Amino acid sequence: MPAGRDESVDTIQRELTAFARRARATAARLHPELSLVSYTLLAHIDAQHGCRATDLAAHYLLDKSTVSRQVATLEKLGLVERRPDPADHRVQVLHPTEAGTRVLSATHASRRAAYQERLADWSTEDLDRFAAYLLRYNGGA
Amino acid sequence: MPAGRDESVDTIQRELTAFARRARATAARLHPELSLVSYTLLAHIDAQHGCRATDLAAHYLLDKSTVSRQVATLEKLGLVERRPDPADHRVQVLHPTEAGTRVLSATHASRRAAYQERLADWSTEDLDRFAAYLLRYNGGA
DNA sequence: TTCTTACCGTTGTACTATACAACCGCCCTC
DNA sequence: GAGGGCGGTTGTATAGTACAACGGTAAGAA
Repeated sequence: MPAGRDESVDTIQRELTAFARRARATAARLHPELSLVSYTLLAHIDAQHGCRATDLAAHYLLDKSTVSRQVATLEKLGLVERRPDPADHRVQVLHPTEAGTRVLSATHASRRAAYQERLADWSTEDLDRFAAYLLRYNGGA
Repeated sequence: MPAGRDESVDTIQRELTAFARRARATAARLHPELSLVSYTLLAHIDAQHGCRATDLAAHYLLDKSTVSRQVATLEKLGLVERRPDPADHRVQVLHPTEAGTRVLSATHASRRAAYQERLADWSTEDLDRFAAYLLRYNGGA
């Protein structure tokens, strides 16, 4: 039963939004030790093998002051460290500490387990296509 | 190029999370007059043709106190009204006011336009499948 | 070279969203 | 009619965020 184009777009809009509204609470339940915000920032720093605060702000559409404070918190928790950029003294390159890497991988594991379970009865083909659609939607491809 | 099962699950997890982290800012840019929070609550009230605060809390995994304050704000803005439930005097049934309906449809229109544009080059079949996957993921079907 | 403009990050301030706990009042069952 | 459960509000505390003003560095123009 294929739906009309407009109907599909509305569904996409509605379901993505509903997901977004629940994400914070879901994350809090999944891994109380690392908030959704901290998790995403730390994960991005890790995935990029070091990045600048400005990059985080651009990626997540956040104000630089917000990122500055978040990074300060992560540093206070001992999860990231700042390294001066010898090529540009304005810049601090952020890297996960050893503890940061550890916490991140634990968090990632619990998230992954939750997603695995939730998607347990999906076929491999459906998972593959769903992932591709999300990538396409987010403009990552 | 089909990806492995684990890889797909990781992609889904990552992309959904990235979307969620940007949703607030996107909404603020799209319709500054109605925050993402107010929009989702009002939309749910409207879609259900009236609902209780408890239903909103359950749907969005929010504390009832949070919903209580949000509803109070919406009421102060003249966007929702509370109607006593004759069958149960504990309950207040929430309904959009005429102004609420107006604001909601304006907001919905700008969101819809943004999504339409973003999804403009998707085939109807892809939209239909993506919508179906999201519904399935969110457990709505 | 100096001047100007742009960029990176921090800090002051304010506001919104949220949770948890304690409470009030109504409902229902025994 | 007493006790436990549910719907909702209020007190309190905290996190996340934005905007604006600032200090310091970089890079190109005059």
